Amino acid sequence: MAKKKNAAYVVWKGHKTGVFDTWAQCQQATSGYAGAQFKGFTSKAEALAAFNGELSTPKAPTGHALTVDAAWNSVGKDMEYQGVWLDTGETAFRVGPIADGTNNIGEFLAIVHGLALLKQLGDDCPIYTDSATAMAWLRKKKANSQNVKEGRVDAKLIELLARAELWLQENPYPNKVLKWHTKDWGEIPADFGRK
RNA sequence: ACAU
DNA sequence: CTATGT
Ligand SMILES: [Mg+2]
Ligand SMILES: [Mg+2]
Repeated sequence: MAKKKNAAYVVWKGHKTGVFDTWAQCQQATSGYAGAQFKGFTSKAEALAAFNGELSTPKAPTGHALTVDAAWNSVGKDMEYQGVWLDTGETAFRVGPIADGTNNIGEFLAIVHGLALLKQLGDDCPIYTDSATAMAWLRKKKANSQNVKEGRVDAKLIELLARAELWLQENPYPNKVLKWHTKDWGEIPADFGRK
């Protein structure tokens, strides 16, 4: 394998940051700097894009994907969730309202419902969620709901959660589950628009 | 603090 | 303002 020569260097963290033309300049900008981050690129255009990519406003994803979201009333404890296709805006599924839930239970069930639907459709597209908590529960295949432990959640929902966790145990899935960056991209399409 |  | 979570 022929090695390509580096034509430019990006320094993200260093004494100075930016795109440099030579390894010597890159060294000057980074040596002795704790936690320096830098990388060489085979073209200046590539380097500029890489440096730029961190500073420019990230663009919301487009294309075929499923977005999910939950809504929950902290006073009445009513919970619902839905899935909306990113590319068409059409509703893929909608569940609830169900009494005595939580925001996080809704966000978690929405993801698993989406995964099951995509599996049934043979669709390997990604799922977007705005919930860091639900993503953590999904990774562990376990809904760590404090309210369930404290007995504040409806029995029917606890059963739904058990089914969701079991589905995750028994069903491999190809879909990526990705974070929707609300701050950069605006509300997720599946949002209920109640805030 | 961050994410809902 | 209240509530659910890492
Ligand atoms: Mg949400
Ligand atoms: Mg929402």
